[in-house]
Amino acid sequence: MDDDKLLAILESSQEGEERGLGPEERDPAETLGRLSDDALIEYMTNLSQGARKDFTREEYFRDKEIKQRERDEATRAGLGRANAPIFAGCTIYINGYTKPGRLQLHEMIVSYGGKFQHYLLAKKKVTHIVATNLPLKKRLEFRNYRVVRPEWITESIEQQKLLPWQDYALSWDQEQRSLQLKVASAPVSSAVDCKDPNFLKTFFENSRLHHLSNWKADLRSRFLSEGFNKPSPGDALSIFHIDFDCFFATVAALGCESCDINRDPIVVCHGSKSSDIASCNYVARKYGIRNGMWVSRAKSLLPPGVELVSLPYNFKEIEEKSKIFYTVLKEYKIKFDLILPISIDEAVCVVIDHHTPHPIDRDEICRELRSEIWKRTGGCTVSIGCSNTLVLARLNLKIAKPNGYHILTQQQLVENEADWHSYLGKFQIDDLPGIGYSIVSKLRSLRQHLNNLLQLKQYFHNSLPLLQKCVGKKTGSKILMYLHGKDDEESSRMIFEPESFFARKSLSIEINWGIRFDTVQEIDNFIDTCADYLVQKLQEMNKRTSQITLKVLRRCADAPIEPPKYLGCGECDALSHNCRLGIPTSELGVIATELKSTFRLLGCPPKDLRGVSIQFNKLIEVSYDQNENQQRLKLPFQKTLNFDVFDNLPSDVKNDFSKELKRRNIVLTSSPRPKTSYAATYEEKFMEELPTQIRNEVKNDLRINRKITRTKLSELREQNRKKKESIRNVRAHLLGHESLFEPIKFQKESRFKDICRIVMEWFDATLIEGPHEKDLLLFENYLDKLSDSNRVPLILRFSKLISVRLNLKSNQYGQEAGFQEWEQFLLKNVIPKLNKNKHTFQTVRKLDIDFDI
DNA sequence: CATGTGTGGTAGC
DNA sequence: ATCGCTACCACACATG
Repeated sequence: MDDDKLLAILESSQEGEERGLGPEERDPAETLGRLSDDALIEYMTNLSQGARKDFTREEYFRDKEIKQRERDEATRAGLGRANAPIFAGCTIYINGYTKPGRLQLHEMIVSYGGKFQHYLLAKKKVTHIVATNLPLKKRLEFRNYRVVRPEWITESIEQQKLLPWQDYALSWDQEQRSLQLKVASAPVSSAVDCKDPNFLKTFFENSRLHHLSNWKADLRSRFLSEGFNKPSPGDALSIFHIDFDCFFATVAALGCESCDINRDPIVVCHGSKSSDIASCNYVARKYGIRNGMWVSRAKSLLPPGVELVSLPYNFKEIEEKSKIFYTVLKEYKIKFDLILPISIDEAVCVVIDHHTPHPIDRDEICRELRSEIWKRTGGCTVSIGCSNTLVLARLNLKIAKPNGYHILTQQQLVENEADWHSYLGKFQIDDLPGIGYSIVSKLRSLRQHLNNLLQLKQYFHNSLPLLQKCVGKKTGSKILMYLHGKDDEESSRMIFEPESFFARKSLSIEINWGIRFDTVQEIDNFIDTCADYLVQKLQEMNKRTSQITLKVLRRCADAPIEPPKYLGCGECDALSHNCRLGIPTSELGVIATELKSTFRLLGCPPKDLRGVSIQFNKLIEVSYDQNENQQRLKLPFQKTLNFDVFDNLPSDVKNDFSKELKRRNIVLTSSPRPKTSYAATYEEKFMEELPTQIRNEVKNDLRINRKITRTKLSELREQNRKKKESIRNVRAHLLGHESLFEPIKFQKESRFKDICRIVMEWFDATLIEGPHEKDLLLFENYLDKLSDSNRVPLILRFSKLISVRLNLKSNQYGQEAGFQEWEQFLLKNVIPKLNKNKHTFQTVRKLDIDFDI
């Protein structure tokens, strides 16, 4: 189901009014407002059953086609400079989801001389069908047609000539063929250009941090699905913190015949200069090389004559070794009560002391585990820190590394103050878990030469308030606990409440490398790809989200366009914005629309974008609650749909709806009035597809509508009628019709369509030298009026219009001053207006002022 | 004071 | 060349 069809339905509801229905039918809402919910459903059913039957399928479509043709002609006429009529003689139909989207393709086809067919009614007229993939049924249906991929359109325009459609024919076994192509070309081309649709995939395949995060998530979910014994607070515990020594480097070295991990300085990385070192062995560390350092810096640390050995990642082998590691832990003769996954190569194993008949031999456990892992992995060493608190197990691990183990309990350590102090003296402050660069520098700002934990303890002298003032309330008390060898509440959760600790509460991705875009359209496409990736995961988890956040990295004003790191993000400002969806969803359409709209709110110039992050914040389990739809039916905004029009749609269109509902996993209860359910859900879907900002506006309008229809005082009736008319007027604007009431004029035109045409002519004429400042002011003034009278959706349409056009012209005019001025104008003057009228009370007030006269 | 938002920090190699 | 992820907590501040 696409926007065009949605619009078609709603437009046909408008047409119904134009066809001169009686006042009663014209506005069912007036009657509906006074009825109870049950009576309402009854009423709707009657309404739809009593609807006119003479509205045939052919009439409906012919009417639509004529209107569409007119619109296309207008668009074409609106082009100042005629584009080459590349698609002259072609009548093109678009099937299903495509990239670029249907609207963009439509625009391209029409502006380059082609005809666009909205419906496949008259198949004979259609010369080409555009699709990216087809369900089996459609394959049969289209088997005698020229079915092409969307690239046929875009590349024909790029090359300014009609390319042979055969080269873009959609192979029925598209998936297989593209797979073959990928396999064949994988070693040669890695999509390093973020505009490439495969960029995300190749990037993730090669990103160590992505792998680490993904592995961790997998391990956590596996942990939750397996059994464990939960200790109670107060239980005596033996905690083994087990961790591979320079894991990636060891694995890489094992796969490298010619190198010796005990002799050569080895690093794992992709490149040779600004590439991050994922892991380095202890030989390299001897020279001061560290994980995370750039290769160029590492090289500079080596004395002359010593060569750095750079090895590539071997993610597959890493997974294999890790699998062995966790298997050894699981199969060990002493059953661990908990095997807590920390990372791909790191786990915390817990024995509840009273669960074993005899006191366990911790020394033996450490030795046996280490040798078993070494044997089974073919030469990987792990180190083990053992204690009875998490923090001390971790600190002991630090001492144990590399290739050793260390066992000391809290009692042993803290009993003797002198021993405890000398122990603390061995550690840096950021050796404490959860304490990093930033907190250390906060502490240092209070006292410069804090180097080890002993100094930290002595300086703060158990003065909690001072510490808390410096680093924050929780962090302060956490540090103080650590300085007594105890775990704070938050870290203890891992042991005592593992279910909640390891449960997933959010889902996100983030890409801060290789991001270089020119236009909003390209970014939209990228956001689509990301949203698709995330939604797929969300659906696999059987969850929905009700709040999403978009975070963006924008190049700092004074940062160079290209940072020192190749395709890195460089110095950036992070901007983020979250939006609530009202109803939890896992639908790509809703989510992607919302994200793209949110991106515009953040106001980041496309060329300055350096990073993108998308988060699903509030996750809920999908429930097949039978009542869900019942509740939904009670939402007020659903009651204004003209059901008679819906009911008069051709039956195959209605079938499409129901299929679509099924596809989207909307469960319909066996309602006695399924038509009503479909219809009600249907408008709701339309609403959900709108960005929240606009959705709220519309909802609010409808809410007001309902409120007004409930008013019974007769002296207000006339006033109310006017109000309703004006509200309908707002709705008409949403659909792009001309205003029926108090039209706002621009250049003496008041019809939206005409204004669009003028703006487009103006746009095309000024692409090179740029629009005149005074004209821009006039236009902005018009936009402000739209904004003030609550016609934000119209502004959105202008934004889309301009941005689609910019994209279309970017090849030819991208470098022109005029083009760039328009781009700036769109970003700085048009899009911000979409965010106006944010508060509903304003909307109410404005409606009263504007229309109550 | 309770709640929500945007920002920032940390961990794993 | 190069693959600077991602979940989660804590904080500062705004809002009412």
